[in-house]
Amino acid sequence: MRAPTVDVLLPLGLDAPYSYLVPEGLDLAPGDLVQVPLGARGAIGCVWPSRAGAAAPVDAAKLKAVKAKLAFAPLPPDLLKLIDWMADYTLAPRGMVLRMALRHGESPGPGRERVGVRATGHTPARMTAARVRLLEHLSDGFVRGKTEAAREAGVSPSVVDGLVDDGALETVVLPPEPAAYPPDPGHSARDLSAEQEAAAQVLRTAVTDHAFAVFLLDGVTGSGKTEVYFEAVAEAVRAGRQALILLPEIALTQAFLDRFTTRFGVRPAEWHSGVSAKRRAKVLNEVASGEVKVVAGARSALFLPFADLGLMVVDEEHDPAYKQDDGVAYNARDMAVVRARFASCPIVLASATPSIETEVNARRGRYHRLALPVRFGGAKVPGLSLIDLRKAAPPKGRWISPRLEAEINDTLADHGQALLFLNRRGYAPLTLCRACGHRMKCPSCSAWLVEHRFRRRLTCHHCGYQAPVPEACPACGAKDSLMAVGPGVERLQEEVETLFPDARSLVLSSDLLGGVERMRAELDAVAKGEVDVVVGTQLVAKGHNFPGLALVGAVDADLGLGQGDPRAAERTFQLIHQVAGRAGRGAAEGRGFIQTHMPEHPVMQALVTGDRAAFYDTEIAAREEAQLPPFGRMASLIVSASEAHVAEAHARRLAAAAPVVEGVRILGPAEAPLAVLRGRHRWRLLARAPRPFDLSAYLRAWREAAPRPKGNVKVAIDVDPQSFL
DNA sequence: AGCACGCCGACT
DNA sequence: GTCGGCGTGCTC
Repeated sequence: MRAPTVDVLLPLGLDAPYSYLVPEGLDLAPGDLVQVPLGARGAIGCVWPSRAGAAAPVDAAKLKAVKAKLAFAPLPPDLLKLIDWMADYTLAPRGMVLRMALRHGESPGPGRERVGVRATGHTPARMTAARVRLLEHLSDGFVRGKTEAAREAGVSPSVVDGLVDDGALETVVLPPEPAAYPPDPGHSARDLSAEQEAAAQVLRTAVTDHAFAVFLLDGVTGSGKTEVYFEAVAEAVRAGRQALILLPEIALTQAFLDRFTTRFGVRPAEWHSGVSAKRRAKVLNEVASGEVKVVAGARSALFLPFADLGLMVVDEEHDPAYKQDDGVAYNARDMAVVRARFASCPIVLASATPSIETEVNARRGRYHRLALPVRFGGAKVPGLSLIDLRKAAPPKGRWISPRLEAEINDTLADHGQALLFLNRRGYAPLTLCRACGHRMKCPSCSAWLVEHRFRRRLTCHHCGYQAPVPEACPACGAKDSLMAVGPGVERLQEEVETLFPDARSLVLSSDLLGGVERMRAELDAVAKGEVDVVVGTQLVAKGHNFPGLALVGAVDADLGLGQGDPRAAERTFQLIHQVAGRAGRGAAEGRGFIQTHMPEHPVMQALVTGDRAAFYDTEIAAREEAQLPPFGRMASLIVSASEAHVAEAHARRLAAAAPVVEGVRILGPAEAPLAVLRGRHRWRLLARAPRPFDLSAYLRAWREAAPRPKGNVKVAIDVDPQSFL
């Protein structure tokens, strides 16, 4: 008889699991995490379901035995299925997908135990003022944490230790502090409008049914989407199940946590890059045990080992932050839908401006639409007007048109706040030499260096390269000849200070000095009305509540449009709509102004008329006409190498090796939009296929038939890329 | 992903 | 002469 073996998937660039011998008496099931020997060292792996007809068994002499089963919670079956599915779909090695699910917890074991103290009733031999205070504080006989007791009594922790040694206090092992306290579904059910209640009821029923279903929760900013999906979360908690709320990272703000706390009495467990490794380990453990009921997290929370997932929510489902481009290329929104299917639970996609893909799914009836037509609580949708920059341009070197300037003045006179939106970080996107025309460029990317005047540096937004602003032109040596071209938020603020000298202004962008702390403080100051004019990048579009905001100005709404990328129109619509929605959330009536050179553009027309349906109609028709996603399928292949001709040559050989299949078109190769990135030259191929087509299988066959990348050539495959260009 | 093995340039 | 660069291949 052959010795029993298991398949173990390792979190490495391997597509297939390895086989290991199972030691006598060790009981292993799929999902279990195990320590296994690997080469000279060991590795942690996950016991994988064995698939019929898998690869030929390895040479028995090679087999090593599993070292140990780890005490960590096993990965649940729906997560194993998700990993397999994602690897097949994205063509990423299975092990690298597993890696995303294992990377989080540094040491998912139990943390340090907490020690508490309690009065024993014994009087210590020696008394001091501090000891009296501490004993007084503990005289009720209750247990308190050691540090907590010292802090509350106003004594140092050594006083506690002294009294323990004297026998006046005894130590007690406290139960570990939970990663999150259980949310109370009945804490404060808010009054819902009739529409909200109707939508909430549909979702509650779906949660109770515990079956896979996709909902598009569709409503303008302020229509109360969050309150509606909170009701579904409450229902999941009532049923004893877990809920996952995915948010674009930046939207996981205080404002969201406050709303959650208002509704459920406690904060949700948070999961994002800002959470410490230790805390993440704790959350992970308790998510696996089922103790943590609700997680609010960024896209990586998708891989948490939920014990009993009863509901998923993807808030702002259209947000491009859900797309991961490096490593395994995937869209967390789409993968969330897949996981919901495997977990047999409903999933809610929420947005005021759904992605075209989601909108099409809703129109076809594959997703169930729940529409919330009006703003909740009577707040007004801001009236939007276009400012035609061709007719009334700002003076040279300025970006605020006379009309917008006048409107801001009116707003300030009424003691209202104004927000100017410009999706460009830094001072100026381009620096050039007046004498010779030399443009300051990144040494390792095909991109201009952006001046950041606060830091007095030129930086590359693609690779992070930084250099001080030179005194003289590096090309011709002319002194003081460098000139800033174009606006960034820092430069716009300078203009605000010139135009409105009495207004208090503030720049909000992701590279604000001082990190998250400072950002929180600044947002708070804005909310309290301590700032008159906010100048911000897209960061201001997300989830913040500025009750005093009366005017929103989109300074350059055309950014990104007109370069032929069909996704740009959608993105512009979503961004401007979202930014405009910041105004008028409080008592004040909101107004929005959009500066544009193309007021007749369908995006601009859709924004001012508020005719969202018409915009989607045109966009969807255009996509269908061109057979672009979601009407056709698409993948991009980026060939990169440190030498341009090497990348190009391989891209050409790759194109030549593409299997000929009816309906599949290969476009390119052509230089990728960012032709050089971090010193690597990039060429791109696009594969387009009709809608019902197994594009992943095609790409696998292609990769099989293609020449092996030699040297430092890399081929990165992206199924469903963000860019259609 | 690590890590070892292996074959070509500049140094104690 | 050797130290060490990173290209290539392997890990059950």
